Amino acid sequence: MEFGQAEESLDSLGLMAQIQTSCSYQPEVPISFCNISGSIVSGKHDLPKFWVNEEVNLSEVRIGNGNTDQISSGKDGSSSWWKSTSTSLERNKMKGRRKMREPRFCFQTRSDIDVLDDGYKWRKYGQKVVKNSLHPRSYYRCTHSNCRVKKRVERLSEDCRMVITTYEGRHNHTPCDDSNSDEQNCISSF
DNA sequence: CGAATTTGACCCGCGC
DNA sequence: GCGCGGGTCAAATTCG
Repeated sequence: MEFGQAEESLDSLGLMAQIQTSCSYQPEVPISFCNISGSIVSGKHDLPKFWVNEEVNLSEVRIGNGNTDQISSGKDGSSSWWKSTSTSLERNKMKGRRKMREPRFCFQTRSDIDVLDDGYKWRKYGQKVVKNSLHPRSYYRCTHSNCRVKKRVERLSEDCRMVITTYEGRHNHTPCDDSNSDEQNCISSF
């Protein structure tokens, strides 16, 4: 199965179109998640489930056999993150960051690698040990200028091969050309 | 030597 | 009001 099918499923739910066409996220979207069975990239990953969620409707996400993934938002509405212009004043702008809303979707894969090659370039900006999880959660941001897409990567404590990837925001550019996998093509649709 | 990662500190929201 | 937990920053370190 390809993400294209996932797109169709999401589109049939009226969600994908919204994400693809709207930069101003509509919190009224009633869909909290959807699971699609199949394989993201044959061989590398299996048992993927992914869902689109919106933090107002979904403070936590049930994964597989009752595992709980705490979804809390982290959002700064500030400008380019990699520029070292952050002062204590700038930091004040982070106020209310967790109130920001971004289109977001998660998917769960069984994989030996933490970071899926989705065609975009990511820079790690943090790692945190989270409660109720044996494994640290990693935080990545897209390195493209003016692109504020973030993703979190963590492994399930029950099954260290299960990887939860949460994307937040939408890319405002195309993936770089150094990767040309199917996965890239599919995920880039988001 | 520049880019990427690591990691401890800091900040903020939320529950009690 | 306070403490906890999650998210981000940024200096130090590592890597290519």
